[in-house]
Amino acid sequence: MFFGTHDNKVDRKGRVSVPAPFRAALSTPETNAIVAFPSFTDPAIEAWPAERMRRLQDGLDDMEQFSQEQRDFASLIFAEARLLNLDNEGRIMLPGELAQHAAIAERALFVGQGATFHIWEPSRYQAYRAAARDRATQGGMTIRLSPRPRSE
Amino acid sequence: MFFGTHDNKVDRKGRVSVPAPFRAALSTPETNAIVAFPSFTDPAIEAWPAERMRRLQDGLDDMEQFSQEQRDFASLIFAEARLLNLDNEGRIMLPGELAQHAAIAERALFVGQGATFHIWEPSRYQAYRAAARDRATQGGMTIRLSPRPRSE
DNA sequence: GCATAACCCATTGACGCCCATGAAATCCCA
DNA sequence: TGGGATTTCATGGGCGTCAATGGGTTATGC
Repeated sequence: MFFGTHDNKVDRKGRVSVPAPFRAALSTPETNAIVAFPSFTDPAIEAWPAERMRRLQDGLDDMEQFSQEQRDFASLIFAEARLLNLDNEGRIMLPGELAQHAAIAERALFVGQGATFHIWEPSRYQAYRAAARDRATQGGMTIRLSPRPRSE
Repeated sequence: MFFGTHDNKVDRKGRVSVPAPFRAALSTPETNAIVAFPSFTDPAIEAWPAERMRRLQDGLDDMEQFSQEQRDFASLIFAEARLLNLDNEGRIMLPGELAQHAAIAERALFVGQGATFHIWEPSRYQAYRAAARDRATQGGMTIRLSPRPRSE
């Protein structure tokens, strides 16, 4: 799982280290890549393990092929997505469109989201975090756990 | 899987490079070809791995034989489809009818759709993309992941 | 024999691979 | 428990390889 935040530097070649704990959380050590796409809701980059993306594609396969809904999904997610390979040092290159969407230049903030993570420009994330905190204290935020597995 | 978009040049002989990541995603490295047919919903070219085309054919077999729908599908897809061979450099030639249908002349935009990809004239794709994005924000688009594998 | 398309080779620019460095965290042992 | 030794990380940068493109030349088909 992806926990916590990590503020890493973008070098002059456009590379950033994926935090070591995040690398460990990427399912298979063989699949040295993540899938990244612009967030629909925020100026941030969504990052998914490739395996999770495959589940999304299976969901698409179950829809009616050539339907408007199916095509819109494919266009908005897969067309915008990029496969980012990690180099031997565990770094990725941020493609221009993604970096622009998130306004990332000097630094990149990796924000754990449990099963996925986000990449933000640090100061923008501070603003987002403050707003989220306000909403939570105002609204009395709650959540349900999913049913526990039968065997521990 | 086919991810992202790649804007490649059509040379004066009518050849275009299939993006390297797409070539890698074509199931077997031996089958150096893709199946292409005009989209019946958009001014674009549908490109399918040959193996997946077989599944579409099976889907056609499951429809009512001789029904209008079944015959239309067969005519619109299989009759229009072309097998495009890749040359040693990974390029294809776009047949005249397909290029015309998509209004492709100078540049070809390869658009990943997960299990397949599309080929667009770049500026036309921009318009389509904007429209799809509107529909998504209007409609509050959501999708479900397919059930997770048993382990985890 | 002509036109088309397949094959081959060349160029260049970006990206991936490799090695190096320093700082920080961890380990280990007295 | 303290402090030195070792490992892990984040970061920098050089260099080779591969991908995209261009163009010439040979096979193929009508």
